[in-house]
Amino acid sequence: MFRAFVNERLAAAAGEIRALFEKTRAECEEELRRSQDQNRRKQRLLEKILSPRVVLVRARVQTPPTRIKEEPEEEELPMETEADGENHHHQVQSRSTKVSAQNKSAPETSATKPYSCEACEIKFADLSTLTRHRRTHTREKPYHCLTCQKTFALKSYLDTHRRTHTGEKPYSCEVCEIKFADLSTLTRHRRTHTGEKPYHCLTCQKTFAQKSNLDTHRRTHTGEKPYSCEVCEMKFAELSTLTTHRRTHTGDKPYHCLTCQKTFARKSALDDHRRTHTKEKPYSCQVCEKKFRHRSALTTHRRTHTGEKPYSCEVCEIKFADLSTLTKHKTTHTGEKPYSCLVCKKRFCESKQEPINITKMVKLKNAG
DNA sequence: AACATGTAGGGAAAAGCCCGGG
DNA sequence: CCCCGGGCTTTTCCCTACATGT
Ligand SMILES: [Zn+2]
Ligand SMILES: [Zn+2]
Ligand SMILES: [Zn+2]
Ligand SMILES: [Zn+2]
Ligand SMILES: [Zn+2]
Repeated sequence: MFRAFVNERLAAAAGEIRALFEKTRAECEEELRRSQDQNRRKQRLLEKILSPRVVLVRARVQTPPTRIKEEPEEEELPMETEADGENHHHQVQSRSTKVSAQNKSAPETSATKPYSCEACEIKFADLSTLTRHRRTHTREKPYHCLTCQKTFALKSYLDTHRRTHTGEKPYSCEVCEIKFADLSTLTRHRRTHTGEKPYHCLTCQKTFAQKSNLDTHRRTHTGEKPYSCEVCEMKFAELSTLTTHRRTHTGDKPYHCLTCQKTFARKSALDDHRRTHTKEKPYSCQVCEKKFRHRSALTTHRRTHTGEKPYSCEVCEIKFADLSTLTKHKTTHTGEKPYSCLVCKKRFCESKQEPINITKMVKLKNAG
């Protein structure tokens, strides 16, 4: 039936994507490679351009900026069209100050970096670095993982990768004892303790510890939704949201309650559900100490203290604190006798063109 | 009238894994 | 070899609106 159709549709879409992907895989990787190379070059250019500027402010005359040769006009990749110009506004440069300080005293010249790559013109201070760098062009990856057949350009990459199979985590946080397989991840994790958040959103002033999280956040301002569902064409700002959305089509419910065998499409739903077995009530009202199993129950409960009534009937404009109460109330407007007196419950057939009666009823209600 | 339970999307925090260069 | 910074991807968690039933 419908479920089957949807699954078929999804499978077909997946097949199309796979076919397309296989066909253009090489080109895509090539393109990705090129854009990465290009970005690296741009990054270097940026460093060169930005750091001399620091010098220029103070010593404009004495250090004319080394002329940077413009690259032979290449097709710009979409992502860098406008990003480059404003990039450095979105993030503070706390992490690369050392580099620019160095550059100030020893600008990159062929004297300090005599080894330049034949493929991309980048210069290096020593030959070993250049040799290592060349592999980014040749794609030479001599180190193989025997477990999963992946290949790596450097032994250190393979060493790190192998830990994904062994589970070894040699780096542990001094503060919270959590262990990591990768030193970079630990370094980044430490920021959660220091509270360092170097990336700022210019639109709302929010700050972020990771750049990618800022990038994602900015979509909430731009409205960009790059991920779209293959079945219903709904669009999403994040892949994870699309992933859970897809389950509404497939009916996939990967989370199982071990107590009653019920299944759920998302973990939070299972967590909520589990509390119906454990009788746990983690949400408590600050006013009356009453406890609730679900957050939404607490939210509606709080209105009994505040008097807030967000739900109003479009017909008679009476307000309610609880949606189900409003829904029930609305039925008094349906049928042949859509209007009922709120005091005596008698029903009337008066049309909407009887505002006087209605306001009277409302007034009566509000007074009582 | 108040609460219980579940569905769904939005958003953020943090970690996983990998790469390049000093 | 170590270390550092950074990139894209994935996981995890929390929030809220809303529907439906008690
Ligand atoms: Zn492997
Ligand atoms: Zn820690
Ligand atoms: Zn923002
Ligand atoms: Zn869909
Ligand atoms: Zn209360």
